[in-house]
Amino acid sequence: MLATERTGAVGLARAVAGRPPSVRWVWDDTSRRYPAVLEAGARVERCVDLRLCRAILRSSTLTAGSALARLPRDAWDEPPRPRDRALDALFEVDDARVPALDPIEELRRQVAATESSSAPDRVRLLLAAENVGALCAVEMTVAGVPWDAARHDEILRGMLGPRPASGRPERMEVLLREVRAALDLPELNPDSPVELLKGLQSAGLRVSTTRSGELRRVEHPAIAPLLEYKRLARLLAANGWHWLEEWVHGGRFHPVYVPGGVVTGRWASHGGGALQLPKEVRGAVVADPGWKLVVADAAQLEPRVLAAMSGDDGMARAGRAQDLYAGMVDSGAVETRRQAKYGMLGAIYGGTAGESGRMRPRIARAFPRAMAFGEEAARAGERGEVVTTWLGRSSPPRAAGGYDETATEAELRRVHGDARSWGRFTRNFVVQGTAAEWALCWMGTMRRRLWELGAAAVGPDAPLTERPHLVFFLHDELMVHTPAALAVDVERAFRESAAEAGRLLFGRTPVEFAVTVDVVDSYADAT
DNA sequence: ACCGTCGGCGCC
DNA sequence: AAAGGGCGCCGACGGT
Repeated sequence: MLATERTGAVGLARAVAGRPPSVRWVWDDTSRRYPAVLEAGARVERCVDLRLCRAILRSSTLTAGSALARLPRDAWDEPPRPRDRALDALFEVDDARVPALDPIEELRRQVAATESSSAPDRVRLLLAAENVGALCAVEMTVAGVPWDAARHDEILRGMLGPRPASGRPERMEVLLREVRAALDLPELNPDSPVELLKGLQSAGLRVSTTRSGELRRVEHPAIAPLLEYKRLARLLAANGWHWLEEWVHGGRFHPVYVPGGVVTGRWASHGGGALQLPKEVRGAVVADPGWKLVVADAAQLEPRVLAAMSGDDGMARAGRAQDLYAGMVDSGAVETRRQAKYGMLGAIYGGTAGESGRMRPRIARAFPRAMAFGEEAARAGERGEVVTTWLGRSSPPRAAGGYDETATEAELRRVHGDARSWGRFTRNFVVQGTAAEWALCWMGTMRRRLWELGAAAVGPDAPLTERPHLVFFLHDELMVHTPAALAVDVERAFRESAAEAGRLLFGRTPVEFAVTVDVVDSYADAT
């Protein structure tokens, strides 16, 4: 079914409710269409998000020969208009007044591009994963992460002292007095990096920045209280009482996810820094009474993905262990888990310094195909070529109009950086991007299994938030909020879905995709 | 008052 | 301790 430009939110919700669940809905933008459907109590099982699929098909090397790839840029290539409900309501923004796009024409183009692809099965899977991910993103935003505001307040008071009416919290004031005394600068404002750097230098400290990493290497009585001050200042600014009031309502944190928001295919997020929740505040994520949080983490996902892509059987064998790095030690390639971990950084990120650089020759000897795969992606990038993930998401071209006035700072840095730096980007792109594809397949499989579990155990007509449901996603980690009695079923679903994701991407592969699963009351108790 | 950039740092 | 890819967000700051 087609959600046309003129289908209003209410009409769409009614139409979805009136059709069988197996219908695949085709629309321009899941983040615009789906919230109203969910709020009306309906659910979409499958969809096509034309904008997300266009972005993939437009630049994939697997569909480079298609008519779609040669089409001049048009409105389907534009980023979504920012959603501003207040303004929409004020001006009665009506989608009928948005410049007309023909979804049927676009769908035909996309199907043609997919079917004429050099690897249609992979592209079909990639689009299916991206589409189900878009549904999950909206469902997780609407459901929200269960958040105990009182517990969050306790954490803040424990670290900072009581919330001040104005000015700095007590604990920060004490530390600041120590810093000022140690530097003999009674007026120092440590929140200004420029002033702080000058102050440190005037006191004889040989530092060139105020980064904590650099400060830690200096011996001076001001350093310890300053580092602690910076840690608390960061917590207060990023996840303090102000954050709590702005982002947590009705016992739920509702971050907005942006599928495909990162060039590699990872998700980005808007609002509240959902993908950067510091460990300190995770204790405030607490299951409802009678419910549990099931937290699952794909163990060493990127090395396993690299092993599967490159066909490195030795690394696949090392991954038989629940802990791949421990498996690398057992194989005799390296002596310690730390050496294994940092050695892998060389293959995945291109590190050359420190332990990563020292371990590199040994990793290359023990796991030659994995290392060669990363090297080839890096060389391709250095030559200015585009690289492509396992399922078909391609990297942006290095220059050649690859950016415009909307380019982000990060894009500009990449474009203007040297060839080696671009090579590190493409080396990482294929692994990070394929890991993101695995994660979407894992998530999509979980979504279906959770829905079936809920239908059987809670009731076929139970609303989403009364069933076990996804509430949080962090690149290689998923969280489910579930009635306690079903936690063990959720755990099994997590493990089986991980295996299923591996089969979907790689078919028969010796690589095992291990996940760690914890059933907890609080996120802080997950490993 | 507002806007863009920067330094710094949280997460994977 | 950090090394190396990807992000978002904060306050400070300098400009209008």
